[in-house]
Amino acid sequence: MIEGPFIAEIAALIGDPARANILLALMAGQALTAGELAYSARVAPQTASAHLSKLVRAGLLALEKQGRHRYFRLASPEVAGVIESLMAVSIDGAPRYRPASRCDEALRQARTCYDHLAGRLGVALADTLLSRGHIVLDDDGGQVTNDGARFFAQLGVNLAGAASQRRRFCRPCLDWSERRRHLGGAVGAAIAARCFELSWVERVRDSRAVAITSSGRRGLMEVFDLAISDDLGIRKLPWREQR
Amino acid sequence: MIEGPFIAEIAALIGDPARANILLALMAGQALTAGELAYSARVAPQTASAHLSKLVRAGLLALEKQGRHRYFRLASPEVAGVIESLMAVSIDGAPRYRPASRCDEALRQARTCYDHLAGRLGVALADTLLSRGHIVLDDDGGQVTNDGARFFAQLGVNLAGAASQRRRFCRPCLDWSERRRHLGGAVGAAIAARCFELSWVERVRDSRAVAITSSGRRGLMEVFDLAISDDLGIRKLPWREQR
DNA sequence: CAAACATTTCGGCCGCGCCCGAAGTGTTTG
DNA sequence: CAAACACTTCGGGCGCGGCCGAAATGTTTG
Repeated sequence: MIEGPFIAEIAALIGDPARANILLALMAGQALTAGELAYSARVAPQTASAHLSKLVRAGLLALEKQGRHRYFRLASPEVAGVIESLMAVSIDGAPRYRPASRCDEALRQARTCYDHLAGRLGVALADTLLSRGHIVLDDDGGQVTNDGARFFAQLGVNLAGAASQRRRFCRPCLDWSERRRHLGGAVGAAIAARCFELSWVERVRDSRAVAITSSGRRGLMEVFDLAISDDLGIRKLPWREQR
Repeated sequence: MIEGPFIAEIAALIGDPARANILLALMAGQALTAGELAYSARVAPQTASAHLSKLVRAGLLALEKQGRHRYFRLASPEVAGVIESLMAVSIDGAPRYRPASRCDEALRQARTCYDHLAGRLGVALADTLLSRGHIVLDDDGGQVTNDGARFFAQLGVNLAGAASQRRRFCRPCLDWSERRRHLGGAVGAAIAARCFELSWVERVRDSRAVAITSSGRRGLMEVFDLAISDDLGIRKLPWREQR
């Protein structure tokens, strides 16, 4: 058995709680400094430093030095894929006690999943796009329809840029909190990027959660028919005139 | 950070060499007994027993008792997906010394990847299907063409059964040894099943490798234009008459 | 150049968890 | 019913690896 030790090595790296927290923090898609990651992982800076050097050496993280800071990010989408698949099995695999917290609730509402939007917001966006026929999703992946391409162009989503990447273009991604699909892949990333650009959503410090701004509420209402209510629910409005 | 400990728990389970070997052995898709798994993992039966009970409790393995034997298999395709994504990063992530062995060579030639064929054989099959236009693969997944459906029907591959499963129908799967794509998903599994049914390939004991039988050589030659040579190479013959 | 800050290196403590020998439970065979 | 077999449970040895205090390295600021 030649491969066992190899995957065990990688899995063991992810298998430490502190390192798992570091990797999850980086699932937000941004590069973070060693100090920030130490804080996320709730360990002392020296401890985080040791973890980080292991993760870099193993090729899970990429390192960029900038002055007296050292920025870390996930080394590749493949690494994000491992974390994602681990989340999938750790959810349905073991139903267990988990106290609901405010932070938890914020993550459930809207968060980034590596580089695209997830949570109730991500699922609602995908639902709208599906029901309007802008995208089609099957078990194997998905496609943007011609209608959808026009819609995205009008919204300012850079589909051409997304298409030129080597990564998967359009991909359904299972949402651990909603247990429903949202939109991942290069298209999902492009949509998320455009939402940040428009300031519809903003990152929340020290978290993968994102906050929906007031202009975001307006925009999501107008463009996606989504009503974001104060009790953190998101629901789709009845079908209106095609715009 | 709520999810860290959960994924860490799963990853730590996979992160032990003995358990990783057990999981990889089960990637062959068959259920195996505790004893066989102890042998695969190169640990004493008591040790394997402890590992197995942990893996079952965590929901990674499913257990079926049968007389004085206890059969274990991967609990779900999601679990296989984790292992697969780990293989992907442990390959390109860390180029390292690995002595080439005979067993290694057999795996590179032809093996099962959970429930479909991989290795040079898997890649060659996918190549032929692609070049003939029986399937199309893009980054997001793939489709069986009408032509392909007819071809599979004639070969006796149970496409209807494959389509009715909830799992992904057609999926490109990165081959760690060839570093090229082969065919996974329900279609890949159906093809592999048919190859076993026809006795074109046979499982090799205590390994994920599969052996190509002499009737397999004839069949693969006639149906897929593949020439399997003694030095373990597989190459596609020049295009011939469509049959 | 000194002080503040970010990060790493060193050293030692401590505990978790892997491992196997021995013994126990349950099942099939003669 | 005893013997062989598959597997598990128990108990103790032992090493790896995470953790943090202290100190070193490197970088920016005044």
